[in-house]
Amino acid sequence: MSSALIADLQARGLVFQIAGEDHLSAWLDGGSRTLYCGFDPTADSLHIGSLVPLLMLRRFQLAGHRPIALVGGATGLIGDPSFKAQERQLNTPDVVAGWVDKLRAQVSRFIDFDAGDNSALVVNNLDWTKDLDVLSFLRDVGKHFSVNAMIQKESVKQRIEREGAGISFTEFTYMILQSYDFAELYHRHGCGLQLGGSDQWGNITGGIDLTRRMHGGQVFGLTMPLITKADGSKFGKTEAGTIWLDPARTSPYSFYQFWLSVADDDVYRFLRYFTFLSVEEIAAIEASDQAREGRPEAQRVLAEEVTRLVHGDDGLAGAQRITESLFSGDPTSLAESDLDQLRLDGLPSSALEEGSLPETLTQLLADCGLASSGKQVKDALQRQAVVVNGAPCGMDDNGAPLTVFAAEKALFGRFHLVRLGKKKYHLFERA
RNA sequence: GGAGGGGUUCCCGAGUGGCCAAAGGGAUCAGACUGUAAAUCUGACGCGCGAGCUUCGGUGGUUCGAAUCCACCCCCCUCCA
Repeated sequence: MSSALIADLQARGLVFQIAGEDHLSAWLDGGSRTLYCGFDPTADSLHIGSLVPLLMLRRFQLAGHRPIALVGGATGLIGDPSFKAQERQLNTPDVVAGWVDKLRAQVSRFIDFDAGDNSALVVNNLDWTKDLDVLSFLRDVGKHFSVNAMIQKESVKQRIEREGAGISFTEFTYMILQSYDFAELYHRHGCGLQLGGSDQWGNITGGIDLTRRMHGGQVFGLTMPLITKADGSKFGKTEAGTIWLDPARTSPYSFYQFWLSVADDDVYRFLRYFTFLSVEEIAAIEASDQAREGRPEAQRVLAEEVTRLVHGDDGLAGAQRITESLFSGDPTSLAESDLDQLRLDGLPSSALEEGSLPETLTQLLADCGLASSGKQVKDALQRQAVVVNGAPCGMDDNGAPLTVFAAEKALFGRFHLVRLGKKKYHLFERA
């Protein structure tokens, strides 16, 4: 049953490397196994870069295994140097502790804690490192590591070899800490497999070696490929920055929009990575898209599936309401209740006070966050790309916000819906 | 502690006294074409509607004028001890 899992993961392109490949399938087939993946707190929320591993834990759980999500309360204090070009700024312990709490909650939504024998677990590696004293650490753990081997790891090579880089002892030691996690989880929970991104290979194999040396245990590692985009730009970033999993940082609407605008060249691959649709179903979607003229269905399916996974049915419904209101038909023909709903669903909005309007549209629209600077608004104005309640504005209107936002032009006497470009909207409600 | 090499606008990276708000590339934004895609073309890309204002690790200095020269300081890298 579980070698079927590995076969499925391979078909999805989710397997990059396996440590112990010859025996992993047999081990998985031998019963319900325990596995883990770590998430370090580097911010108060995970972003979509962590989505593949999170879903991976779930895939294993659905196949009958027991997933452990490890939150790096300890490793987060050190900073993983793997493939990082530069030493990172340390965060203070109380800040990291706050982030740990947030991540714990976030991670928990993807795995099932009420699944009987294979119920999930969330652990924090600070629990077994905070009382570890230096001498014990150096004698019991450090003694198993060869610096010669550590500096050979590809993940730190550029830091060691590259002119202008460098690595502190603190970050260099990260690998040992993470390795110790694996050994500890093996010891405590019989955990025998660690998942991670392809950048984690060095840390994972370190943990495999340490587990063998400390406990004589044979454990496995599996890495997933780095998510790439066909055009070479970085996955997971947009103009607005990172796509976060926290709805307070990236609204379900923006999240949905992100997936909706995935390039054709990436979308079927992303369906395999980010959804639980079977590879056959995905192939069927691809085939029918190819047979169709015009716009493919895949992006819509992808956006629906992933938004539902991360934000639930309600988040998805809200995102779809906004999308349909704004992109199909005339937004100015919306009912008053629809406009209220848009705001509740998370369409960017703010109050508009006629008495305290800035002197220019450039300033008003930059202030509300629709554009990051007045220059962008100016550029849009010059191209008639700013539309207020359906009426395009030009540079001539820039100095007259009172006219553009006149009370008699408001929808239902309350709303001004501003569009900048094709995709960015902001709703003003008169105060 | 010694010797040498560096720190430029989001990133990479040119720039060694005025022609520098600073080449080029990437990323990003907007327009055209489309399918809220890709590719392509056009424009923007420190801030400001504008006059203009503020930048090139920091602080002082030389000069009519400094990212560029000098002094000191901070940080990073390499080698030596």
